[in-house]
Amino acid sequence: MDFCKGVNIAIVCKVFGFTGASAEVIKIKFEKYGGRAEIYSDKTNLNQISHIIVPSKITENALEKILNKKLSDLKCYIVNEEWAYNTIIKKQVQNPSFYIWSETPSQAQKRKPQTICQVEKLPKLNLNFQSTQNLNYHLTKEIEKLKNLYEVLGDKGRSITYSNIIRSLRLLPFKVENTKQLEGMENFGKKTLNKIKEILEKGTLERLKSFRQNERLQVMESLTQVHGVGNDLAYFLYKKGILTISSLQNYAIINPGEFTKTQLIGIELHNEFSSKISRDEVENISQTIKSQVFAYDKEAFFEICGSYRRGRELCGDVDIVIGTNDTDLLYKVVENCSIITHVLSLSGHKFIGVGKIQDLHRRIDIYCVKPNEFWFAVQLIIIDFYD
DNA sequence: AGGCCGTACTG
DNA sequence: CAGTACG
DNA sequence: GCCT
Repeated sequence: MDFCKGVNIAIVCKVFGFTGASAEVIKIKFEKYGGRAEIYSDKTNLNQISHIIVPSKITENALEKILNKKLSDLKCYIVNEEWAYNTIIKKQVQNPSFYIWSETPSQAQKRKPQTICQVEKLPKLNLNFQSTQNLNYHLTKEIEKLKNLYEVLGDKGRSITYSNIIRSLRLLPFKVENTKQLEGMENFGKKTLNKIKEILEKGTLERLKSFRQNERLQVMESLTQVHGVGNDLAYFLYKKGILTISSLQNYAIINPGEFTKTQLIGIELHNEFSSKISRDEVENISQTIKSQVFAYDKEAFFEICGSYRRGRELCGDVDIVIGTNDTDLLYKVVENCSIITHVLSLSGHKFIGVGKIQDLHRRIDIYCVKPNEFWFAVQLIIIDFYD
């Protein structure tokens, strides 16, 4: 399918609440459907661009500053991210004039925002994309271990680099058999290529083995499994001689004052959290929450995402996305939902917490977005981007 | 050398 | 603010 | 560990 053929977009992001991650998802989608896309930078040649995608909330002045150009001099369409979502969702390049900047900003301000896009008409996404089909699992699973260990060590740089490498490998349309195929690619330096070569030849990494023999690393890796325990605390605990999760649990019972509320919950319920959840149970939990949601907003959108949506038989947590205009909905649902037992953190648009419907406590995440962002949020949350 | 995904909550 | 989590 |  290449309905984006001939479309050449530049995405202005990291401003006005429009994140680089969202931009990158748009880029991937457009390229998948035969278009060209790039994140806007000063190297972008605007003469080759057919559509500039800008955050809905951007102002004319800000955009002129970013582009360093008068808008009236531009030859391309200026559209917002919604144009991009709809183009992808409807699998048809949308008429740019329905989207922002087909009018002046002052007109746009007067206009009711919902006229940008008729939410009711948004079709349900056809989730045929296999973001999980990873032709290079043989490489990514080893590099992932490396990444996790560096994360535990607090080496942010390396762990980010490895994340990038893993992402690139996952997106590759072919299986890597030879490091030559990767030469020159961004993020693949000499050392990485050597490591990949090693994996291709031996299946594992020597470096990984030496890490395995490092007691501190082993301990920290295990302790950071607990929700609320990062590498700082893990190191602190290690120095204190707390080497296992069960000794951490005992310690926390005696010294609860040394931990935050969130950490105490994580420590207490860790054993329950580490057991996987069946699809049936995910559905049951979700159903309870769903009826609560609809009690407040009959028009709300509701989808189970996460590993459930990726089709896994056993899920790590329950991941829900709600679309509504009610900014208090999430608070109300959390407050009144009978199965929710703990709140790890809560804001108007994100709940991280715990619920219980059968014998075990389960991790539940709920995201709450505006209806017109709903399907995009669903996509973003299942796409499993930096993981 | 010094940054590195972006966002948001907790304390 | 740092630490942690979430994708 | 990679990039500028």
